[in-house]
Amino acid sequence: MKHPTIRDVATEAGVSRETVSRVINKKDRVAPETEAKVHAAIAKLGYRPNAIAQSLARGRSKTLSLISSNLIDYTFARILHNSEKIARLHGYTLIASSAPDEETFQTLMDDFIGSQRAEGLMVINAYNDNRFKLVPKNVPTVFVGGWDSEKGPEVNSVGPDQTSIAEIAVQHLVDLGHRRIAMVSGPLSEKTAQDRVNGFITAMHEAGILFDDSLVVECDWSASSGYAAFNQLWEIDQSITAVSAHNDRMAVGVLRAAYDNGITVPEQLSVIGVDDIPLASYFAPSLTTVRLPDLGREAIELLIQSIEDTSSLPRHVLLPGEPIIRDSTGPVRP
Amino acid sequence: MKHPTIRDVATEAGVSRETVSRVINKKDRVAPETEAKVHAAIAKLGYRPNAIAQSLARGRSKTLSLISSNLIDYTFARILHNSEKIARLHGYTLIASSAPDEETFQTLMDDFIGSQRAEGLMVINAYNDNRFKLVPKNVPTVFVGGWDSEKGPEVNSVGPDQTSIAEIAVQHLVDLGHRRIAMVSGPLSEKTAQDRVNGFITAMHEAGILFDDSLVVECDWSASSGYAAFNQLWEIDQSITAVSAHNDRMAVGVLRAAYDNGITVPEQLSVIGVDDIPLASYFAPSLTTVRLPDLGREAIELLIQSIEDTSSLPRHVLLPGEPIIRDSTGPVRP
DNA sequence: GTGAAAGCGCTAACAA
DNA sequence: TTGTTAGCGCTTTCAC
Repeated sequence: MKHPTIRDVATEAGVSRETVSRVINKKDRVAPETEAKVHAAIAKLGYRPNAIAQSLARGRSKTLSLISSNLIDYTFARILHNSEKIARLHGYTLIASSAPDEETFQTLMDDFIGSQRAEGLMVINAYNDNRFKLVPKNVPTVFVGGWDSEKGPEVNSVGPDQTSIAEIAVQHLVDLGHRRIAMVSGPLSEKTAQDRVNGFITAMHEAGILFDDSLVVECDWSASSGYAAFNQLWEIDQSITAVSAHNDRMAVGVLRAAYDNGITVPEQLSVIGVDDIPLASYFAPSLTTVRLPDLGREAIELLIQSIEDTSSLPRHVLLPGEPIIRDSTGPVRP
Repeated sequence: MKHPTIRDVATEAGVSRETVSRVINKKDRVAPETEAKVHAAIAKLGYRPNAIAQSLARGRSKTLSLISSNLIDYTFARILHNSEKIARLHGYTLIASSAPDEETFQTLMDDFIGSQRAEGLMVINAYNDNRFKLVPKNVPTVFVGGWDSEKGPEVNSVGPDQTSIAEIAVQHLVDLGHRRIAMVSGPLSEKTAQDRVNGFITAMHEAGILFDDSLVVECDWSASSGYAAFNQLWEIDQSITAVSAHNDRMAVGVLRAAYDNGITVPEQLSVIGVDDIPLASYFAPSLTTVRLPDLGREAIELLIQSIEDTSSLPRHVLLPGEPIIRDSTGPVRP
């Protein structure tokens, strides 16, 4: 036969199937002999419980759904990788899907949450569009990568502490003597980009630096947009001595644009990024950056907690960044 | 009530639940009025079928399991991203997990295949260790990234055509006049690395180049290993004019090592990689490489086919690479 | 300590 | 066209 069922095991062992169930689930006490017989039967038949039947009978799928705009970008892939590992440790299965837009997001949510296949939801960058609005109230959820206290539903969230990141970057540049610092930001329609820009503005104010609006260029997180941004900046104002790019991809674009303009880094220009992408140390020059924390572990644990302890209140966790000093930043020239 | 069931809908609509089932599954014909009533009831109650109950009743989970050593590396993440999208298009759910070693792999397989949660299995780089041996005979499977006709079970496979990749790279270098070409390979214990090395040796032979064993350095795919490899090569033999690294990460390491040795690329040394990783064009100089094909789509389609058409025979698909010429390769100096 | 009975929510013959 | 009757494989009271 294809797959032996619990009945087959029961017959083989000469007990009832409930006893087999007990042995499998190790809950109630079973007589040692009986247990041995059952184990023998299980081994003989190569029996494995049918997970779907278990889920149905228990009313628990022990499954979580992760939805991200894509699963390729390093930051997202890292969250997925870590979450999946931790979820498994807790006996949960994580299903990851990509939803580039709100419509796909809605469909996926219906498919996983509406159909009760998943007990909880992890949404990455829910505030980049308006997908946070689509999440039903009573579903255990964690938002990863940002949370908007004014607009969002009251659910768990974990994200990088943008203030800490900004302070680290600004402090590093200021320590090197920089004052004219340009900012290359992500799309300001995205919460993450806004938060990061605000963090930087605040950090600059606190460092006593007069902040110049015209030194912020809005990009789209891509290297090519960073490249274009620097060219644009340089045309307007050649007094800048440092560029703070709000992710590493754009920073790399800036690096290349500087090179193409005959500007040496870090002698004439310092460049700092955010993320610490793989190979960051292999660009020329190697990229100084603010490494982002691992958000996956914390996120999955919050989510599981809010599933298993329904009385637990939503929490908002901000994890700090970490400075990674390499060769793309240096003291400002006299 | 929390989640309305098909019974609730039936009661609300004043029909039997089987009729509701028919409406949902659009199989049998249902009287238009009845259908309208049922739809009204569904809308009113906000009913969504319970996917787990459906799976159990149908005996089909419509779920696939993907197992990779990790989910972060670009090549793996790309396969996952594309597979997931295509799987969804076909009405399947893809569950991705990471298994760094054979033991974890075994556990995961038990968990998904043994428990009948997944109907098929996609294994990435099954030949890097011996996990291909652990896959049971009768499970629909596709191996992605390499297949060993001598050792492996007879299942579907899709991988890059290493011969094509090698030919593209070698041809490009030969066209530029290179003859002393070094190879920086992955661990030769891995099938992928072996295949790639063999492909290169063959391609060189065919191009009439005398191949020198001492010019192959075995690395571990990492940038730092590529860096070390070039230093080692250069110490032994300064007559080489080109390095063919068997992935981009190592190529980037070579680039950096060349720079640190005061060797200019491409004037004194040409470097070519394999993969076309993101930002490949932002290294200094931008990296010439052989772009790998998208393996995900083909893999998932083979897998689904072998599930739905049990009479279909295993197929082995090799997808060609594509040359991406950038600035790290140039004509050999006279 | 063990078994009987009921049911998780849905689908799938077979009748009507 | 619709309803009836059985399950899918497992868990879970509740008696014994």
